[in-house]
Amino acid sequence: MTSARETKLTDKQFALIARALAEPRRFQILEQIGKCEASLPCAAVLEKHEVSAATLSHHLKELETAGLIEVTRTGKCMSMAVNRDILRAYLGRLSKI
Amino acid sequence: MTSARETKLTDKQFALIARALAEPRRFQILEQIGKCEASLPCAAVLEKHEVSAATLSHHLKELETAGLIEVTRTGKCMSMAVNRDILRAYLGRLSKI
DNA sequence: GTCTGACTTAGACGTTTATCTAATTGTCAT
DNA sequence: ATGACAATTAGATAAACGTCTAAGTCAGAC
Repeated sequence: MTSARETKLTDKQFALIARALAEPRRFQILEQIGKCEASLPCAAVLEKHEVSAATLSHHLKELETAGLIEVTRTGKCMSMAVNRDILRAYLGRLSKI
Repeated sequence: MTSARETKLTDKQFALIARALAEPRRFQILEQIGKCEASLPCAAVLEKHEVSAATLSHHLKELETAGLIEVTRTGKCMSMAVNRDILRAYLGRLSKI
């Protein structure tokens, strides 16, 4: 939708996002996904980070559960893109402090 | 200073802030401190959160280490205020994703 | 079908974290 | 100094977390 209306986060969602961002490696992964305009394939992330596929899978799931990325699967491969609505909502809540 | 110039965060500082915000109770404490225009005394925080003084002390130190709050001590008591420069810097970095 | 390649799940291991109680430090008032 | 109060530190404990290896699933190519 990318609606103009600001997405509203529950406390639970907010906590999930905060936790997801709190792990440096996970944050780097998110940054990398964000740098790619289109969707980024998983293998490209693996190349950049010295981490096992299992660990990467774990981090991606955390990011997805938090709503920070959206995952699309085409055949064997997956691609990710940052969900900027959610990120904006997180920033919005933080900036109210 | 509350300079107009945006405060720059190192990766380490950024990680500290992210971690500090990731704990729901700690975030609530920060919100409470932020709501008070002036500085908030410690006892006022204790009243609002069902947590031991030791735990509160621990959380406040985390927030202070992250730079999110500034602590002033007058006699027995301490007061805290949100450091909005740091918060702004954190938001700034996040919004670049 | 069988193989290969991309991801996931399960289980284990060590580290970090939030929390507590108890003891300590430090400051003010008497 | 003695007592009362505010906050910190120390030490313990249980839960959560990041990471790995090994095994599993599942889609496409042959």
